[in-house]
Formats: sequence, C-alpha cells, structure tokens
Amino acid sequence: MTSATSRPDTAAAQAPADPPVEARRPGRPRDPQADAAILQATVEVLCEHGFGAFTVDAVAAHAGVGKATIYRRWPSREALVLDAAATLVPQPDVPDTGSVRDDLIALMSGSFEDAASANKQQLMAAVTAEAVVNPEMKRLLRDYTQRRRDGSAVVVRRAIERGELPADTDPDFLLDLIAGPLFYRVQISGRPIGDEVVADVVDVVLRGLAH
Amino acid sequence: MTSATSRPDTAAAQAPADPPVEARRPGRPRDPQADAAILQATVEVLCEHGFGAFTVDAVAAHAGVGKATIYRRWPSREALVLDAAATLVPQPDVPDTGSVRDDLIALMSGSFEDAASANKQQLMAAVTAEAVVNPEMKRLLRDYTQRRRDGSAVVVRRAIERGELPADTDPDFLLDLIAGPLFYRVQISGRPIGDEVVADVVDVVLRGLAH
Amino acid sequence: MTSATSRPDTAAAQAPADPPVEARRPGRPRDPQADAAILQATVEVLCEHGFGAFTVDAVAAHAGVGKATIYRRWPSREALVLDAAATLVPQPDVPDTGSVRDDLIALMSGSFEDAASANKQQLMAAVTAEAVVNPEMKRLLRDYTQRRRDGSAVVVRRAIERGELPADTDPDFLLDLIAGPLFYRVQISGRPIGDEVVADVVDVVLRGLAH
Amino acid sequence: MTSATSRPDTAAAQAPADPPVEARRPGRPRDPQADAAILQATVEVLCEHGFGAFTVDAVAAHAGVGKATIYRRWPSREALVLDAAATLVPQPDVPDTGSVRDDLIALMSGSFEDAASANKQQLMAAVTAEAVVNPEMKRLLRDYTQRRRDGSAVVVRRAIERGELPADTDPDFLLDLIAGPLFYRVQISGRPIGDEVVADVVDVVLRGLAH
DNA sequence: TATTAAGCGAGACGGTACGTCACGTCTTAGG
DNA sequence: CCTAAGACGTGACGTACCGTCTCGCTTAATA
Repeated sequence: MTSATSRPDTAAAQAPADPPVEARRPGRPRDPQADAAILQATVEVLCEHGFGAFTVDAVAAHAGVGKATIYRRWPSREALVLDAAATLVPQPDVPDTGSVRDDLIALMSGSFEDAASANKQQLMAAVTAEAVVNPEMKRLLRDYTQRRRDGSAVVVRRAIERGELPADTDPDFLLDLIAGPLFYRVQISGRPIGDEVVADVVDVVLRGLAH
Repeated sequence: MTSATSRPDTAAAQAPADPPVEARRPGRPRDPQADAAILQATVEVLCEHGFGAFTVDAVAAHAGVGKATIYRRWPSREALVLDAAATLVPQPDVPDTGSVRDDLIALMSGSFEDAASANKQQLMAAVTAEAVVNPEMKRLLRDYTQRRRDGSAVVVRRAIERGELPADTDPDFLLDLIAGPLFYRVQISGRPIGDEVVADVVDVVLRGLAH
Repeated sequence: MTSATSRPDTAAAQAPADPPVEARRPGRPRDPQADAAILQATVEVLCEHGFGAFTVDAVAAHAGVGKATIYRRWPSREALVLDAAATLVPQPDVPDTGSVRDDLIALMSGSFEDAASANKQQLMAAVTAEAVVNPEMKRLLRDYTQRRRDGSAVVVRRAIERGELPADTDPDFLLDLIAGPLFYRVQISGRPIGDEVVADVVDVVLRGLAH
Repeated sequence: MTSATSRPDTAAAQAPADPPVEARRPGRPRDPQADAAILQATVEVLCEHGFGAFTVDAVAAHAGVGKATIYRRWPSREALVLDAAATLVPQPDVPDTGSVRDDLIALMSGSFEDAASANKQQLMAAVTAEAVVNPEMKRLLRDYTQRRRDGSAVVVRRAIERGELPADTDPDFLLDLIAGPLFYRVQISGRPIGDEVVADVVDVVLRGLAH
C-alpha cells in the first residue's frame, strides 16, 4: 500500500498549487526523519513486546518523539500499524515469466515466503483482525491486496491466451486457492513456508483447474 | 475446544477422592446459569456493537452479572472471547459418507459455511490475531483445530484405502489446501461462502492431488 | 456500653415468653464462643494491621468464622467496631470516695489512663470519626458516654452538697473541661497520659471552678 | 498546613539552577484552576453527601475533572482530604492583645468557633481518625497544629512577663486544657461552641492555673 | 534582520476500561 | 436454626491509554 492511502495529510489539503512545484507551506517543515523513526519504532514495539504492548505512548517513547508528532502524520493507531505493515510486506510486481506456474510463484513469493517471521505474522494478524471490525481498515487492506488481485488477473489472462488455463478460469478464485493455503499456514497451522511449499500449492491448484 | 482448557478453575484438576463421586467443594456453588448468560452476552455484545466495543463491563451489564463473576470464571477477556467463539463454531464430527469428496465437504461445512456472518468473522479474526501474539491463545487455538486435523487424517486414510487418493497424500497439506481458501475468503476476500464454493474448492484440490 | 445496644438481635425479638424460663428457640443455638472469637479477632486485626486493613472478611478469617456468623450478631462493621471498643474501654463505676477530686480522678482513670496504647487510640479515633458521619454511630457513642455523664452528675451533686463546688456548677461543662484535655492529648498531642496528668487536670479545673 | 507538605510533586524539591528563576519543567504545565476546582469539589462532596459518600470519582465528576488529574496532584484520598481541611480551617495568627485572656480567645476562635458546622466536624474527625492510623497523616496533622502550639508558647511567655501567669506555666499543657474541651465538645458532646464558651473555658483554666 | 507560522519534545487534560477488592446478602451441605 | 465456605451484584479503587491540548523552543520562508 502506498503511504498516501493512510497518510492523507502529507500531500493532501495543500494550496491550489498554481506552480507545479510543491507548494511549500509556511512554517517549519515536518522532520522527514520522524516518519522513518516512528515506523521503525512501531515495528520494533510490535515485534519485541507483542501487540498487547503496542501503545502510541510506547511508540513515541521508542522513537524519541512526541505523541502529537505521530498523530500529525497518522490519524489513528490502526493507520500506523497498517503503514508499518506495508513497510514489511512489499507490493509485488506483476511477473511475466512466460509460464503461469512461475508467474504465480513469483506473485506469491514476496508476500509469504518469509511471512512466517514472528513480526510479520503479528502485523498480518493484527491488520486482518482490525479489518473485520473496522470498515476503514477493511478498505485499506483491500487496497493493499488489490495489486495482487490485479496481478492475478493479468497472469490468468495471459495463461488463457497461451492455453495453459481454461477460458473460464476465475482469477479471484485462483487467488483464493493459492494465497489461501499459504495464509492459513501462517495464521493457523503455524508451519513454515518455503519455496517448495509455494510451488507445491501452485502445482496442485493448476493441475486441479486444468480441465 | 473444551471449556476446561480455558476455564481451569472450574474443576481444578483434583482427584483426592477414593470414591469417584465428585468431591463437592464447600460453600455456595457457582451459578451455572451465569456461565451461559455470560457467554451469550459476550456473543451479543460482539455481534451487536463490534469488537471495538467489546468490554467486560458491557458483557457484565448485558448478562446482568457482576464483573467479579466473570473474572471468577475466566482469567482474561481473551479467554472469554475464545470460549464464546467455541460456542459459535462447533467442533466437527468426523464424517464417513463413503466418498472422500463428501467427507471433506462435511468436515468443512460446520466451520465455514456460514462463517461469513459478521459475528463469526469477528470472533475468528480476534482469536487468530490474539493467537499470534499470545502463546496461550495459540495453544488453545491449536487445540481447537486439532479435531479438524484428526478428521482430515481419518478421511484421508480411508480415501487411500479406497484408492481415491495417492498413498503418500499428506492430510495436513490437504487441510491447508481446502481450509485455507475458505479461511482466506472469510478474512481477506470478504466474499461469501456457500455450499457450492466448498464443493468447488474440494473438487479442484482432489483433482489436483489425484496425480 | 452494653452489648445489647449494638447487638439488638441477641435477646430482643423473641417469643412472648409465657414461662419465665428463657424461651429456648428451636434449632441449633448460637455458638457462644463465636462472639468472643469475633470480638477478639476484631481487636487483633485493628491493632496488628491498622484500621485501613480492617475488613469483615479479615475478621472472619482471623476468627475462623463465616461472614454470615458475624452479620447475624452485628448489623454492620461499625457496630462491631463499637462493641470491640467497649471490650477495651470498660464502663466506669460511679465512684464515691468522699472528695470530688478523687471521684473525678477515679471516673477518668479507666477511660484514659492507658488509652494511649495504640489500639485504643485506633478504636477511639475510628469510632469518633464514624460517629460524626453516621447518626447511628453517634447515638451509640452517646449511649456509651452517657454513663460517664451520669457519674459526673452524681459526683457534682454530692460535691455541691459537701460545699466543694458552687451550687450552679454544670456537670456536663465540668466533664468537657476534664475529659477534653485528656482526649485531646490522646488524639492530637500524642503525649502520654499518666495518673499525675489526670490529677493535674482535675486540680486546675476544680481550682478554676471554685469561684 | 502548607500545600507543599501533602502535594510533594508540585515543586519537586529541585534547585539545580544558578539563577533563582524557577526552572520551568518541559511539557504542558498543570492547570492551576484544577487545583482549586478539586479542593472545592472535595469540600462540597464532603459537606453535601457526607464522608461515607466521599469518593474520588464523585470529586472528579463534581470538579469536571478526570480522576488522573486528581491522582497527579495528590497521592491518595487522605492527602486530598487533608488539603481540603486546610482550606476550611485557617492557620491562626499569633495574637497580641495585651491580655493573656484575649490572646487565648483569639488563638482559639478561628479553629473552633464555627467548627461545629457539620462539614468541619467531618473533616476534623476524618483527619484525626486517619492520623491515628497513618503515620504520614499524623505528621501532617502535627505540622498543622504546630502553629497553634507556637502561638501558645508566645502568648504564655508574654503573660509570664506581664505577671499574668506563673513562671513555670507549661504552654503545651495550657493548650491541652483549653483546646481539649473545645475539641471534645465538637467531637463527643456535640454541643455548640460560641464565643462565650471559649471565654468560659479560658476563664476557668486561667483561674485554675493562677496559683 | 525581524516576523510569522508551523513543527518539535514533553506532558497535562477529560474520558473510559481495566482487573482487584470489599461490601452485605444469599446459597450450599452438614451439625 | 446455626455453622463454614464461598459465590453473588454492586460499586469504588488506583492505573493505563486514548486522542487532544497547551507549554517553550526551533526552524525555515517571508517581510
């Protein structure tokens, strides 16, 4: 996810900007180091002391920053968690390897292959849980996963054109079938995810969908 | 999950009595109606006002019960949520329909078919999130899903004996492949789960696994 | 004060008692040892752990008694404290030594001479404080001090008859003048009270009142 | 009593600064209006609803203040009561009327003349009771009464110089003899204190002490 | 160079929920 | 009917965080 989605204050609500140069607002500009310090402190607090100890005060203390400096940048704890998560789980690029199998493996790798690390699990679970409850978080989470859905659509279309998949293959259903088991392993089974696991899942699903 | 796992005070793991009669403790016994009232109130509060408004005070008020009566039975909010979740998501029986397809569909139905209802989503997400952070919750959650894993093992063994699945089929991996997509739909995709979805997933996976 | 004032249940509200023999009520009689055990436990708890730790539960545990057994005998914590105080500070007898000076010294001795002991101070202060707030306690406290007032009236009357005091001497004012300084030493000054102090106060007051 | 004794956080006993300017601490300063509002609310709650209904929550609600704002200033309910008491019972000035009789009457007036009002009684009794139990409160109460003792010493010294009192008069004993009866009337007798009562007590004691 | 406007760390603010404790009452099985 | 034990509803306790609001200061761009 881009920061803009959860940090609307940064670039938004600025002067009409006649000149395309960034309309510098008067007054002292925001300390650009604070953003990074806060995000890093968020990740550290979450990973070191768990989500139960995740406190805006704790993040502020950890980052050596005032609470107001956090709330000036993020509207809520949730938005902060989400942006911290985005720091850890990068957006995938849409792959084009020539084979649907390798495309799907590439699409999944960044999101799950080392997602078993405790901190990513924490963030993913926290974001997921909050999303169920909080419509805004739900929206942000859907925005974040949209890229993967778009990737899936492209990959499937190309696979259909190459004759690797039936013409009526639903790319969203395909994504459920592949991302689902990986997500489930992380959240419920608690078993590790390596490259071979991703490949195994993709193989079973592709074989099951052919026909 | 059994209540005993998260309500350790109830029977207190004692066995001094030579006769098998349960050694009645002195004093006024706990009101058995309170247990039910508290669990029901927990579900109601979670469903009606969302997880953000889930408050022990609110549960107590809803149940017409003192807070101490809740804390006498459950050591924390989390344990309470867990037991309430166990109320909503019943343990599956191990099915034996004669075909692996119908067995798996039966195994999944109780857990997911109407899990899309907001309240179950809330509970599942909350429990999952807490489990990532809280080792005790993790253990309880694994205890809870153990039954389904046991069921999967039995179903797979019978399927192998009938020749419906390859002899080297891993029942845990099978469970990842089937429960994963359903769980993912509930938590991430947010799309509904009906009988046909469960059947579709099972069909794809079985076809993919059969050589 | 007699127990009857604060323990109205004991003898009161019993059958019309046609035969003068004590009308034995049906059922198990009250354990007479419990009364003493409770009062003693009250004193112990108050003295050992201070008034802040004075708790009905603590008294019950200390006395090896159920809480209900306490509440069956005393209507409230306050009544219990009061009766425990009465245990420590005995009612004075009306003295008749032949001289007003010795009469007054005798009247005060039991109440104050060793009242400086921490436990009596605790009880006196607690009772006094509660009395200001609680009308019932106020009444009980006045009942308790009534005996001393009665004694003062008798002593003063005899002193007037003997010509030791002016005919218009107000016995209540006399009591204020003598008991006041002693009480004040206990509660505020914190200085010890010995026999000579009582005598000094009595001497000053009697000399001051004679004309 | 000075506020500093029971509100140790306020100035925090620091003196690192070479210049005598008070070293302003960083952060938002405490709202000075809150102090007054809390003290006033304390007095109101005590007077309107009695000591039994004296609750930190009630004070907070009455003052329109959060509970934390109270606990930031006073470490306990008791300290709060003490400071509120200091609000009501002003420290006496040391009088110098030229006669020991008028000096003593003046010294007592502020403390007792209208102390019979229910609210002052409540506060005095509560403070006294707590002092017996709580050494810190005891110390604070003695600090508070120190001024009166100092006044007594000065008044007695001047009276001795003027020949109004014997040279060996003990000013503390004199204070016991005069303040004691007044205190006793307030706390035990429950009879009113007017100017004439103070004068009567002073007259008897002075006459009794003058040989 | 002086003014202005916003950001900065710090921390107080009114709230709300936490989990604990004690109240005085009620409910067991047994004496 | 009393007993010890202990659960009950109630409500205050003192703590912790929430998100907001001052403080005095710092940092640029404007005047």
